[in-house]
This record gives sequence, structure tokens and C-alpha cells, in this order.
Amino acid sequence: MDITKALQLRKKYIQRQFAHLNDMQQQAVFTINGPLLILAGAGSGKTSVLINRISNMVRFADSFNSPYFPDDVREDTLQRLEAAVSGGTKLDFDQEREISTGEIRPYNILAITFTNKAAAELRARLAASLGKRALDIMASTFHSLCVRILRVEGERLGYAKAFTIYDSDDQKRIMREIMKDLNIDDKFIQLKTALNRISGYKDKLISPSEAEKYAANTHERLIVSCYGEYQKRLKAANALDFDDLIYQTVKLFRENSDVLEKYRNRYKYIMVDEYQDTSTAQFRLIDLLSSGHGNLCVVGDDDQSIYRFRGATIENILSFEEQYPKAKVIRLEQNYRSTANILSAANSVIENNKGRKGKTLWTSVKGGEKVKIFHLSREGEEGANVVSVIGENVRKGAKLSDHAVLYRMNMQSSNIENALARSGIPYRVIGGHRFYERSEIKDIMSYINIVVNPTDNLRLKRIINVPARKIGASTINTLQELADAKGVSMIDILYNMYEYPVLSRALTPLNNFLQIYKKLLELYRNSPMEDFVPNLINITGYRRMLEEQGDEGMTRLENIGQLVSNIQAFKDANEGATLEMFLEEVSLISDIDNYDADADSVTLMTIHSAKGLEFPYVFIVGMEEGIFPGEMSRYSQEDMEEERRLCYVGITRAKKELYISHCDERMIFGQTRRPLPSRFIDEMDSRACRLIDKRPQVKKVEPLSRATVVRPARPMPQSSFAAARRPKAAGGRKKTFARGDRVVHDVFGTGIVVNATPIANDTMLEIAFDSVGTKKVMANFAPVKKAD
DNA sequence: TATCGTAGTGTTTTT
DNA sequence: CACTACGATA
Repeated sequence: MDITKALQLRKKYIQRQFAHLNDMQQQAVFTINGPLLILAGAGSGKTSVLINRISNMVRFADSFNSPYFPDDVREDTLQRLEAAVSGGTKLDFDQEREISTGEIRPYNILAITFTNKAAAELRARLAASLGKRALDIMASTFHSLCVRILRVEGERLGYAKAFTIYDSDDQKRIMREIMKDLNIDDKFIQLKTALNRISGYKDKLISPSEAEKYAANTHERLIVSCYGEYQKRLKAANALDFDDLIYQTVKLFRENSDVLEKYRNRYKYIMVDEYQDTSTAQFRLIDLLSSGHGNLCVVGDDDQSIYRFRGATIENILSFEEQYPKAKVIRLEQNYRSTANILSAANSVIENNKGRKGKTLWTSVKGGEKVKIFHLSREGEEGANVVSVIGENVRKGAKLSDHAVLYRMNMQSSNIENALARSGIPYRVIGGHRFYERSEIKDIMSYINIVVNPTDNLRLKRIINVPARKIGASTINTLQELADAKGVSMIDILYNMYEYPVLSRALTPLNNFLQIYKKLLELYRNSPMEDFVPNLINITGYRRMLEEQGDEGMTRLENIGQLVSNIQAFKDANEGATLEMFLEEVSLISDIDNYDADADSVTLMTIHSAKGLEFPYVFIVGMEEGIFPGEMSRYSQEDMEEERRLCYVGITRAKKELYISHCDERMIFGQTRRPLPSRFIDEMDSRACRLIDKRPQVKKVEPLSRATVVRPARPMPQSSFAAARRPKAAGGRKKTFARGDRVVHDVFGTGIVVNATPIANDTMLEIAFDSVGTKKVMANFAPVKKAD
């Protein structure tokens, strides 16, 4: 056998498997040992690189760079290889294994992503390209990885296996109690500040006792004492918050070298996506895990670091090469997503930042539509503008799901929602009120929690009197004090309530609750998980409570129904699923994880949630000083740069067209303001943009630019100003429709009015469209007119 | 103890 | 403006 020829053949074969990638991407795929930093610009195909890199590891290990052939390679293997190379075909799994060095097992690969959704997508795509071998690859988020580890090893730190994960709402409840108990005025220290500081300490791996040393003033010392107390209470409840998951895992590894060794041996090849958004604690975690073998590949884009407020430190990516002097750096700057105009708008904005590695996206595709910048007079027109542009695009053949409306803060969605709703256009809002944060859902989840983890006093307190059982605040306090004094849980006190004279007055209601609790325990132990909630709402009287609440209660009941079907779906999707697993899943998921791109509707979300997604048509609304960039970021260079990165993320979500809008006048926090257009608009390369003045004025004013803008001398008195600018319905006068009218709608085409109901100053039309069925729209607002 | 009303408050982004 | 927390009353 001619070994040189064999090596060449093998190299050629492997190269061919990844020939669809560009040179830089291939380099990333073939660099699998040692520290590697992939600086991947937006839309540079980094997910595809990640998948191909793993695919290369699993299929060929380091064969591409290896000068050796496996010892036992057979002659017919070589012949097949030769045939495959010359014929351009692919070998099957077993045949590929014969030419592979084969030392990397899927089991040894750990890929960490930012959201569960990204992890799920990664798993799905790996399964598509690797089949069953993909199952052993660990693809998860930092948080779920840590939960996994802590469930197994947590006892070393004194946590029982069934620990609860506290969300921000739970954190607030605990903190409120602490501040009350420590007699801290919540005006001197705000709840949110205290929790933020604690989170900051944990992100930086600072324990309460260490924090004491840093505390410079009374204010800070008080916060630190809250921190200590907070940790004590969480531990007592056998609970961890989000930050603890990371912090305690690092602690676990630092204090138990045998445990660390075990996981180092398991995860020999580590990849971290969205590296620019990792915190100090997260860095420490992967540094510990990778420091035996050094096979750490991080992928990120310093220009897309947008989670500083949450403890992410851009330093991690900026100083990767210092942390790992042997690191290889690969830059992916070719963009496969957006048009040249969109890219040049993005590039010209981000250039204004100083703290960056510097990188310029480029595309081989020329031109494209210019970025459209709409100048509107009032925020009410923003929605109308979105509707009209969507209408145009739909008539050209685009789908509703090709559109996304992005904004800085969640509260901005309501304008757009109104407009879409009144036009009958289906939409989905991601974020905002989340399903699992609804009070009825949290109640039910709390019931499940106290059954799974009886030491969870916080959750017990949430539901012990919901529905009302005559167990008042004073009784609950007494229970808590008894539990604290004895060092047991409140449930334990309940079981022995007759021993405590202080409880004598409340014995009947308490006993009622205990009986309910016992029934729930039995239900939990003896019936299938999907039956738990339906029975629970009967046993606890929760259903009756809601039924007595009328309409509102019915909606809540429907939400609980949704929860039940979520549990069923979870059971169907996961073999051997338990309620504990469901609780865990829920405590780690976010809204974006449920985003379903297939439904034909417009997507509304914050730019933060849009990270990692792409849409053919993107709107960014509210591009005004004070909103984007936000008021808070005005005085700090660092905050301003983060806003700019956020803007960059927003722009680069768009594939074909980007629409930006700003208004002269906007009602915000109950006040009418007249904001200037965002500085980011000025920063955009004007050659890539087109300014469109949509203000209903006769004389056109030169588009505003920073140099020429003069603040309106005296805003007119609100009322008359607003009245003067009341938007007119398209066509100028009030539109009247009657049943049987044939109409045409910008988005849905032609149809017949089957019902017209006057509502306030408007008319709700029910229209049977020729192609999309019946929809309800508001006559004066929706883009409809009589067809003839 | 429960409910209603009022006053005050805070307004970024979230695993 | 919208939501929450707290206090007064039944």
C-alpha cells in the first residue's frame, strides 16, 4: 500500500465533505485541538461551522491533520476510498470509520449555547448529519449543564437532589422578607438594586464573606448582609437561583478535585457559542473544565455583546488570546445573510465603538434595496406604517412570517399590536408577559413544587392560602418562626401542629390544608404525571375559585389547560419524564425557546430576543434618543457602546429589507415628549439609506440631521396639538361599509363584508376573504377599501 | 381575615 | 400610563 497516496486520498475525501464551506470556515472545522477563537460576524454561518466542526470530530477525529493511517486499514477500504474520491460519492458510517483516527467519541464533546432553543436546534442539526451518534453529544446551555451536574454532585455542597430553582419573582419575595426582618428601609436600598448587586457578586464569584471586605460604605455593607442572609435562606429552602447554578458549580469544582477530574475526562472537547456574552463565573467554569486538555473552542462576536447588564463581560472575548497564549484565531467576516446596503449600514454604525476587535462584514452580493428610514409625526402612525409596508410586501409575494418588528423595550409593542390587531393581521409577541410568569401558572407550579421539594417554604407560602383557607399572615408568620427556630421546614411543623400551643387558634384551617397536601402527595406518587394538575385544581379548590371569577377566571382556567397540555407534550417528547423533570425544564426555558417560525404571523420582540434570528423583512421602531439609545445609557460611554452593539444586532437581523422609523412626538410614561431621531440613524452610511418623510404636512422639511436640528421652540399645548394631528384614515373621510360590500384589503386581498358592527367611533367588519378565510378588522384603521 | 380603593411608584434589556 | 403595595373598612 502506498501510504503517501493513501494519505492524500484521505485528505481529499475529507476536504470534499466540507467543500461547501469557505476557506476560513474550513480552517475552523479542521482546527480541533488546543484553544481556538472564532470571531464570527453576524450571518457568517457560524452555526453551520459549529455543526461541521463537530461532524468532522465525530466522523474523522483529527484525521485531516494526522500523518498516520489506522494500523489495520484494509486494501478494499482504500479502493472504496479511491472510488468515492473520484466519483464524488460519500462513504457510509462504517467505511468512514476505517479511515478515521477515531479517538474522539461523541460522549466527549460538550457544546454550550446561549438559549435552550439554540441547543435544541444544534441537537436537531447534529442528528440530521450524524444520526444516532449525535445522541451522546452534550449540547446544552450553561444553566442546564450546571443543573445536570449539581443534581448528581450537589450533595457535596449540601444540596439535596430535588433542589428548586428560584426565578426572579421568588428572589424578590425572599429579598422583601429579608429587608423586613433586617429592618432595612426599602427606600434606602431598593429591592432591585440589592438583587442586582448580589447577582453581580455571584457573577464575579465573590462569596458573602469576601464581599464584606470590599464593602466600602454603609449602603454596601447592608447589601452584603442581605447577601449573606439571602444565601442562608436559599440554602435552607434547598433552592438555587440562576446565578447560583453557575457559582455553585464552580465552587464544587474548586473544592472537589475528584469531581472536576471526572468532568474533565468526560468533556474533552468543549465549544462555547455566543462567547461574548459569558460572565466571569462562566469563564471560570469552562476554564476549569478545559484546563486539562486545553481543547476549548469559543465562537463569538464582540460587536454583538449585549448582556453586560446581566454580568456578561466583553473582556472574556477581547482577552481570549491573553488568557490562552497558544490560541489560534479565525475570523469569519463574509456575510451570507444580508444585502450590501444593510451591511454597510451595520458597519458604519458599529465603527463608532472604540472597545472592539475591529472587523468589517462583507458580502459578494451587490446592492439590494436601501435601508428605509421613515420619519413619522406621532407614535400612532408607527403601527400604521408597519401595516402598510407589510401590505406591500405581501402583495409582492412575501409571507407574514417573513416579517419581524423589533424594539428596544417590551412596552413599545402595544402600539404595533393595536395596529396589527385592528387590521386583522395575525402576530406573535415574544417576551413581555410570559406564560410561566402568569400568576395562576405560578400558583399551580408552586403546588407541584412543594410536593416535589417539601422544604420549599417560599412556594408553600405562596399557595397555602390560595384559594383562601382562612390562613392569614399572622398564622403564616408563626409557622415560619417555628420552622426557623427548629431548623425544619414549615411542612414539618404542620405535620406536628398539635404540639404547638401558639397554633391552637388556627388548627382547623391548617389541618384542612394539611389534608389537601397529603392528598396531593398521594396523587403525585400514584398517578401518571399528566393527571396531576387536573386533579390538583379540584382537590385544592383552585378550579372553583377561578370559576367564581367570571371571564377573567375562565381565561386563567384556559391557561391552566394549556399547562396541562404542555405537561402532556413534555411527557410525549421525553421518555421516562417525571414532574421533577418538567419543573426543571420550565424553570430554565424562556419565551424565545417557544418561538415557532412556521406559523404564518408577524413576529414582535425586543432586539435582545432577536439575537441569533434572521428575517427577510425587519422593522426597527422607535429609533429615537431616549428610547434607543435609552435614557439611562446617555451618560456612560460603556453603556452607549452597548446600545450601539444592540443596534448592530438589530440591523444585522435583516436579510432583504430593513425599515427604521422614528416619530416627532411620542407619549411615553404618561407624558408626551418630542424626541430627536436616534444618533444611530445619523451614523448610518447615508448612501445605504433612503429617508422617507411620511408626516402629513404640506411642506416638506429637510430630513433632520444632528447639525441642522433645532428643538421645536415651544411644543404646542398637548390637546390642541394632538387634535390637529389626528391621523386620517386612508382616503381622508370616514369609511362606511355595509354587509355585502365587496372590499379589498392590502394584506388579505378581496373579500365580502359579512358583518358590520359599530364599536365606539369605528366599525368592526367581519370579512370573508377569498383566499384566507374570515377575519375581523376595524374599518377606519385597517387598510381596506371598497372594491370596484 | 378579605376586599376594596387609593396613592405612589417606576419605568431596559433576561438565562 | 400601568402596575403594585399598602391601608382602611366591612
